[in-house]
Amino acid sequence: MADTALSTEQILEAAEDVLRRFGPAKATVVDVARALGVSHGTVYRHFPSKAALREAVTERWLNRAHAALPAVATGPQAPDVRLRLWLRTLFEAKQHKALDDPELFATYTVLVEESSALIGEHLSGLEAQLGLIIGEGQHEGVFALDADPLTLAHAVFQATAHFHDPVYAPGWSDPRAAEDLSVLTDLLLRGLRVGG
Amino acid sequence: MADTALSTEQILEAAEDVLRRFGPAKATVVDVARALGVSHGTVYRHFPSKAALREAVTERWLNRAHAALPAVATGPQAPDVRLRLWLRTLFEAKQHKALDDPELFATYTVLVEESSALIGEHLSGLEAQLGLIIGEGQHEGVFALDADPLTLAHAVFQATAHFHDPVYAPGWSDPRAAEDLSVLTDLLLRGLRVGG
DNA sequence: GTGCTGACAGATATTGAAATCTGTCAGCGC
DNA sequence: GCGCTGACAGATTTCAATATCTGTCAGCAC
Repeated sequence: MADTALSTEQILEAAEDVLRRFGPAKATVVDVARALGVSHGTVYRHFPSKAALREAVTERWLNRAHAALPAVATGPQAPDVRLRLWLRTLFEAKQHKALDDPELFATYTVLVEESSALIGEHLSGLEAQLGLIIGEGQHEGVFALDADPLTLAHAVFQATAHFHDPVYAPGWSDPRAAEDLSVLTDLLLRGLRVGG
Repeated sequence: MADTALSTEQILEAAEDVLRRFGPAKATVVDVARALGVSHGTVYRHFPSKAALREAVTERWLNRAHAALPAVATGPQAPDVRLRLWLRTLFEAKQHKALDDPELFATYTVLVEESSALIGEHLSGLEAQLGLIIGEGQHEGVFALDADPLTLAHAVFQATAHFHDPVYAPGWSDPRAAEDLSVLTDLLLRGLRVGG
């Protein structure tokens, strides 16, 4: 869709605002149009459906939420240190989002669950970052070579679900969570390293 | 409650039946009483509340569902082999329940989520079994001694959430699930073993 | 022409009245 | 006495009427 007097970006901004204020169950396209001072028909000239609009808002949010991770994945530290840092960064980002504004976090959790295609892509992206770190670790001889990096990345990502899957968000306020992640990371890193 | 003309066991049987037929949302105490040919007041002489009745049904079901595990935990195999077998047995038990009768599985998933106290106890029990295996492994010198068995058991149980937490049941029909568990188990066992 | 409007049909959500359910208990029948 | 019943109050659920929303499109305004 080409840019027009009313930009796509403006609509996304308004939609995010409406979602924040009314929640995922109550937010309507009419609300978004009202917030922009246009008729709801106009919104449909920029997005083919309500679902597409919500998905676009979700994608923007996911990208912003995990903006810091790629830099960690390609950072200067040794791969094992970097892997630990990456997992901790991911956890802390989620934890802060969940604890700072639980209602908004719940809203976005609902949105994310709506678009499973988006989830798939996003998780693949995260696993790819893990795969990058693990691949480098293998190349440098820090990690064992008994499986390919993406398979191991998938296993590590699954294993740490408790610390990034929103399903477990209620547990993230428990002070033991950070320590649990540390213990689990120790275990996984010992499993990845050559010689143990 | 002492046994009476109408036994507690009979009520549990009837309640389970009603839940199976009507689902967790529609099943009522009146339905259970009707199935037994008594008034609903009678059910309340055996259980203090609907919640207590449902919880009792759930507990019975959980115990039956995981009846095979303690035998595996105390089996004759070497601890590392046993740990792998235990995790696979747990996964396959859940997988079969979820795939054989998805509707019934959904019903019990709802019931389990209702009684968080029960979940807690049950998970502790499972982690204790894992702890037993890991503790023996440490004693036999197969597993490293850098953390106490229950802490490691907790980490292993968390790490394998994808293969026992009902939240992930939709993924259990994917043929890759079994292999994913195998890869993850390899990784965890390498992390546990001395010398790698 | 280009972008927006607003009326429309069908789908979805809200509402409030009626029905059902939960939990209690006085009293019946064995 | 002992176990069960069934009527009751308050809470919850159901259902159907009503209102709102989604998505389309012919036409207006610039």
